[in-house]
Amino acid sequence: MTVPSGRRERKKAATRQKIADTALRLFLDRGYDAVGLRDVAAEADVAVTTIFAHFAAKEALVFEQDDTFEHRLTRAVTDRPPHEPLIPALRRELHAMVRHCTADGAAPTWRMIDQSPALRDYEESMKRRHAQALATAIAADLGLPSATTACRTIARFVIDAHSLARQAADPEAAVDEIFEMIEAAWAATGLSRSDLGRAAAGQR
Amino acid sequence: MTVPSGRRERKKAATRQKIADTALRLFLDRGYDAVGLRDVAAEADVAVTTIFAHFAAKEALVFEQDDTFEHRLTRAVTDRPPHEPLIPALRRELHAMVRHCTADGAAPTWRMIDQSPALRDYEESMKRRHAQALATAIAADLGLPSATTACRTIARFVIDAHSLARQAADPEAAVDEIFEMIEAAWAATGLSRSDLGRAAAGQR
DNA sequence: ACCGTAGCACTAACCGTTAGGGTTTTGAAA
DNA sequence: TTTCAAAACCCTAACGGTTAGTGCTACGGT
Repeated sequence: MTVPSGRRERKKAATRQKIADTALRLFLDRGYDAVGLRDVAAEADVAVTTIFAHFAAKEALVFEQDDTFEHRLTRAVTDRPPHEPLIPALRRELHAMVRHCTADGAAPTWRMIDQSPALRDYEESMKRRHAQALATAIAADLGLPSATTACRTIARFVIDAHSLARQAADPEAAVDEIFEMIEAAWAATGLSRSDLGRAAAGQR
Repeated sequence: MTVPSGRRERKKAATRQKIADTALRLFLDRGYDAVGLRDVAAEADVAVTTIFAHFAAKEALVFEQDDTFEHRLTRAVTDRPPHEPLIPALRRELHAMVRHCTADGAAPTWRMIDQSPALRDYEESMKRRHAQALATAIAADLGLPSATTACRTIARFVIDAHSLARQAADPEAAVDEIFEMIEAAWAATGLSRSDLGRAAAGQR
């Protein structure tokens, strides 16, 4: 039961990376639907079953850093400067994330995602998990024992902001526009007073 | 190119209904995942391909009245009494829809949906379509040429309300709680002034 | 040096879905 | 009535994602 350390871990990570890289290359090259998992396996020189040992589904090959997304959101809540209100912290993080999605390097990948219904669906199902994690983090931040309806609602709105902004003509401006709405929704819950007055004072 | 009238239509509708009924019965009986489409086809005495002539996917067998949902939302916007503000009209409709979901007859079906990831995912992908339709309807109601970010955002929030409320302990109360937030978000857009003052005066 | 196990391969299948092509039923025109 | 085109349906076969079963190999701890 000791932590497997050294070569084994590295080899496993290398295999995973090789699969992900090969898959993404083939997908961008020939199109997501035109590439089968048997193609990916052959090109990466692994067995099809090995792919499923590393990734839960074909779509997961594209969203390799799924966890990163989730962690960034929850940490934007938990690791924010003391006394910083909740919503502005999330707004800052969303700005960064949207900017990252529309960066030159990632743009072709996201274009591919937008063109494939299967990938869009998978992205949304990921985001539902993220919303749940975020709701829990928000509840914890407020000292609540579990996520209330208001927490879950705000979490969902924040996740929505990402989807909506990504598809907008001017993503950065969209983040701001949507967060004005979220800020108002948050203020309407009464939970915002937990932010010790700073939030209420800061938000006009 | 004449309108197909009479027996043909009835027979087709009957086949569709027999498939849907059989499928739902088997699903509730043995579990959604434990029943294959080949089972459904055999039990309904049709070919597997016939199922796909009536339903786009296996999951669609469960969400038979998909369109109804969408039409109810858009008509809540377009067919509401003159001068009634937008958000309260949507709130009323959501109340009715949530009540319908939690009614005794439909309860086992929704329990099944909640237990199957495939069905939950499908429900969400449906709802994204509904959100888009609702956004368009809202934009039209405001006299806008196309759905802006604010329209899309409000539409999405309203759809979220349905998902969130359905899973809450007290769905009806959750609708009210979430709509307080939506009302505030809507007021923050400035679009609400299109409601000729009635909305602004009535809320709060 | 030895053993448990993690990582991976291989085969064979299951299941949802679609294509291809054929047969019957229906509605309406000739 | 006869005729015809389209609609509805059936059957077969396949494709692609996904999983179970089985076993081999190389790594890491003892």
